[in-house]
Amino acid sequence: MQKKVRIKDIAQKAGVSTGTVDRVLHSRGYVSEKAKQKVLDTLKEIGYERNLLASTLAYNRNHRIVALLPDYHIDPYWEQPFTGSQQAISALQHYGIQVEYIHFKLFDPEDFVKKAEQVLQCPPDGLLFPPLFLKEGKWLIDECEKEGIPAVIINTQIEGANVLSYIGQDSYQSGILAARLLDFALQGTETVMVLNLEKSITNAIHILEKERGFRDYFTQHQKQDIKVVRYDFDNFGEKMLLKQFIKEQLAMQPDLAGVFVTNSRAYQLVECLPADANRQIKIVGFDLVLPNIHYLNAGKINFLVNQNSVEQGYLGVVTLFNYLFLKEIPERNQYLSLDIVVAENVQYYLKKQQVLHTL
Amino acid sequence: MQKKVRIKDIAQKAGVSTGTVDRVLHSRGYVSEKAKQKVLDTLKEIGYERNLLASTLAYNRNHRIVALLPDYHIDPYWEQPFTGSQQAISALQHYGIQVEYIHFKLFDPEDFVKKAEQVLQCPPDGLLFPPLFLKEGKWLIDECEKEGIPAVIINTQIEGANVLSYIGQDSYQSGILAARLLDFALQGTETVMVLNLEKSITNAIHILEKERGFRDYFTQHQKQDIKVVRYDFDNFGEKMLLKQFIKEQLAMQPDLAGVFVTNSRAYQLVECLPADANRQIKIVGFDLVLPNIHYLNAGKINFLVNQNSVEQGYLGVVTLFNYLFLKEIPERNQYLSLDIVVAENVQYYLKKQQVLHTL
DNA sequence: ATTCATTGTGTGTGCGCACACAGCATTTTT
DNA sequence: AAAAATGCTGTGTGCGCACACACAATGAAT
Repeated sequence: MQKKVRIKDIAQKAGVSTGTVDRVLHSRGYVSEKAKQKVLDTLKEIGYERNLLASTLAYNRNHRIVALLPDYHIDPYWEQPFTGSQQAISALQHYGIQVEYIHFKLFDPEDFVKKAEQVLQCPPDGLLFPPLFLKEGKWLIDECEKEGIPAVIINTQIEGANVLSYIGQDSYQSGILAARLLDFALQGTETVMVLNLEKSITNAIHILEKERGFRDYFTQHQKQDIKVVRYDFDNFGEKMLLKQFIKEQLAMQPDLAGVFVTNSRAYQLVECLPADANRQIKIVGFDLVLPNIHYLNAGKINFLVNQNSVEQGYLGVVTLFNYLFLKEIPERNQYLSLDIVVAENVQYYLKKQQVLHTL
Repeated sequence: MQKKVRIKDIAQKAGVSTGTVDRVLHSRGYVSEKAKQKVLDTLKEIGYERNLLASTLAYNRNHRIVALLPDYHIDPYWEQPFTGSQQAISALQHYGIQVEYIHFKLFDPEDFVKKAEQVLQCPPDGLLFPPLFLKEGKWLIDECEKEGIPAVIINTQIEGANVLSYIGQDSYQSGILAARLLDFALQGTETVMVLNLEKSITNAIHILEKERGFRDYFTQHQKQDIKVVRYDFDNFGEKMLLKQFIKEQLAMQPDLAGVFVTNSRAYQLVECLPADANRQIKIVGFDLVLPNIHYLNAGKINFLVNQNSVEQGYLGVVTLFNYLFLKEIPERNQYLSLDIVVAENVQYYLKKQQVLHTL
């Protein structure tokens, strides 16, 4: 059992005072070249490692992080990053980190900008948000850079954006995976559909990337006989309209064998599918939101890809903490795992969402 | 930004000294009923929460945990819990927790007992081990109970054993999942094999549980036409013998469509399969050890079920820490998720094994 | 009344670190 | 030459807590 090396030990061994060691460690200056060398030598010799607890205690500082997230009353999906960030807080609160939430209206770029400006009025030490709207997202990233606020973006990746880190899925790869999963159920010569239940697709790169991966899978595996069609429908809030829309598509694609719903709204498709159609049509969707899980267990959704949105919130806060506190530069892109969820293993992922990290 | 409540604040508000508050908080006695009530009231009123950092610093205690694990030079699988525990240490070292490793020979119950006795000679504050051998495992659990050493078992669940917690997979459920995965590739009326490449099966309940789950899946889904056969082979170290054995089985089961390898040795099956047979035979195995991953990417293994053995080590240490340090009673069974791993998502799980938890 | 155990209470110290400040030795300026 | 500025160094204090200790106050026993 080797005792921990303290600043005091270093000082003693180097024949200087603790103050001098401290000045060397923090590069505060006011140290003679000779003393500095002695300290650095002994540091190398017996390998000091600072006590994070004592250090934190003595620093006695608070870091304020703002999480700018969509209001999760509109879409249950957004409760997950929120939950994750909360879990991170409970693990980090002792270290003097506090998170403030500001919610904006989903599908409403103007509200996003309004809330963002509100944040910028009183600049936090770190900012966490999903750049759902391409233009407005880029704007906020630029603003953060100007103000020197470290920003972490989640959910939607923006190539070339100068942020501290992106945390989320690799959209392209998730499209490939979705194709792989549908492929399990295909016979060889059918039609599959990419269904975007989303508003203003062209502004949402991550959705387009999913489609690209999905198509590439079939190309790369020489499955040219599989026909891939794509449909966008943005008025998914109106159940009757969606029902009507799906009915039309089914008529147009008689040998439709599978549907890839590119976001967490696979349950809406299920609810609007004619009762007799569900048996033949395989469905792959995203995310463990409650209605999806329900249909997964009922056998109406075949696969869900879990993009770990809870962990996005968690890691987002932890990343900012590590940066602000330990001065640790995170990886530029932190891709979270794409879990394949079926009825036989869904229980574990649900549990994880509640517990996640014990520490 | 609400300031943190300190003991001092409580003391002031209650009109007593910090010492008295301290005595109340730790139930040390020597406090008059009147003072105690005053303190408890103010505690309730302004909600004190102890500062974990300062508390840890002041306690100035060390907890010694021993991890009794199989030597991972014999089987690469056991490197994973080891890695996990290491990650936990690096996150917890500041809190004064130290882990000592003792390795025993896999497949050697006597060596296990020998090393266990060595551990008991100098009882640690917590013990972590996989009870691979039923009899000897139970013995060690009893010894720990006698000595009052909190024990956490991983990998192999022992029903009714009086330990702090079990961390690992739900073996039965993993058998069900394996069956589900093979079923994706089956046509309807074939033979599937449960292959145990393991020594002394009867002593390894978790392997038997996997088989039970596997069989139950086909029963529950009315797939009576699927024939399930089981073979045990314990001399898997000898490649020639295994090759011979497999050749015989293939001859006996001409319409064999899938094999479920119940542990991390699926790669050994692949290496001993005749070159022409691999195309028709689907393989489901366990664990992300390197040779398995290689064959997964090469398309020779169809699915791997990841039982998060890295996380077993991690959670094992964290659980003991939480218990020793925060006096937190863990759940009796902590089942880790069963991840479905295919070539299209394997990369993420590999990465996780290296990074795991940032904090 | 004096001793003594017993119950209660406040103060003081240290955990390891960050940082302020005072003190001394040089050098630079007037 | 004296005064001021500067470079370098050690000591001291506080972060919030746990725990040791000294010191009342109270009552019981001598």
